[in-house]
Amino acid sequence: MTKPVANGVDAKALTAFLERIENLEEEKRALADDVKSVYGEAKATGFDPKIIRKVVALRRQDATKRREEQEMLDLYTQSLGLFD
Amino acid sequence: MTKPVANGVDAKALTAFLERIENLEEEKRALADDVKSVYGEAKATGFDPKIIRKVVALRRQDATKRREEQEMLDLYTQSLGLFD
Amino acid sequence: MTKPVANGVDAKALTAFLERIENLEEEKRALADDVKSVYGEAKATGFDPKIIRKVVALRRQDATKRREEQEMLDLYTQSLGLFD
Amino acid sequence: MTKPVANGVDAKALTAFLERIENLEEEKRALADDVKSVYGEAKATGFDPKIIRKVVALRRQDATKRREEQEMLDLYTQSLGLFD
DNA sequence: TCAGATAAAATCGCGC
DNA sequence: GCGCGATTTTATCTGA
Repeated sequence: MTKPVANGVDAKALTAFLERIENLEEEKRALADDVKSVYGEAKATGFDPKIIRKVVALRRQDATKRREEQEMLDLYTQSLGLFD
Repeated sequence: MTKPVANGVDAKALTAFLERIENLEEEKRALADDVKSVYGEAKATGFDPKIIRKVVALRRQDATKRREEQEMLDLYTQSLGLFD
Repeated sequence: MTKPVANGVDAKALTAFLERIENLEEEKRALADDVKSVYGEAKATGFDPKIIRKVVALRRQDATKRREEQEMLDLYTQSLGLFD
Repeated sequence: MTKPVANGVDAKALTAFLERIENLEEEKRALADDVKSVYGEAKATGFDPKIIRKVVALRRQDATKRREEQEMLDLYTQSLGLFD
């Protein structure tokens, strides 16, 4: 039976947090590998990975830009709300 | 029915690859958010996130080291197998 | 007269590099302060700094997007060049 | 002649602020490039950039610490001055 | 194997 | 003081 609380730190709780974090990061790593695989497949199919990366980047930028423009509008709305 | 192959690029296949990649990256983002949440919980429980990050980094280094040593062993095993 | 090369490291050259780097970073910090001042001025003039930040971000995104699209075109041109 | 004030926002003043900010940030970017160049030089001279970064970080910490201690002293001086 | 580019992590600083 | 966003630094990866 290990001491539940030693040196003022709850080792059990700490370990639980560590494991949750590490599991999540392991899953992330697995997904990153999957992404790499897809690029590999695309390349094998004749696509230039470099170009695909650019397309992905552009589409992400579009999404980001759209979101920012929406936030912009919200800010204006909010500001105008001051006169209500 | 859109042209399956236009300008020498198979738009359908390309789109499929793009979507697979983007879905995977979305999942990665979701996991990253989860990790952040766990750090938030840990902080609320009284742990210092900064220290937890250090611990995670240390354990990851250990794990990496162990993995590399294992790969080393595998290489040796493999090499020795050549003489079987 | 300090030794120009001790322990295999050229302390004089190292120091020179350090100072160049530190001077440049000091200049960066000064510019960052200037930026902050401008936001302060803008706020004092009645502008919402938050909105200005968004506008700056959007304009930067535009520039980035344009650049990326150009790189995209270059990539295609390059790819097509393979058939030359 | 464009309207100086439309929709309640002074477009001219806004533009002026935007340009000041963007110019400053452009200068920052230029300095960042310079820093990168110096690291490149250092590397070409045989120094490990990674180590140089560590040294720079350490010296910055020292400087910060020294500054804080000075502020501490100033506070004391100031406090003592109250009794003058 | 290394340089350059890309993406991830950590740190910093601001505004709320 | 805390979360959040931006910046900076570290690590990974790809291509030469």
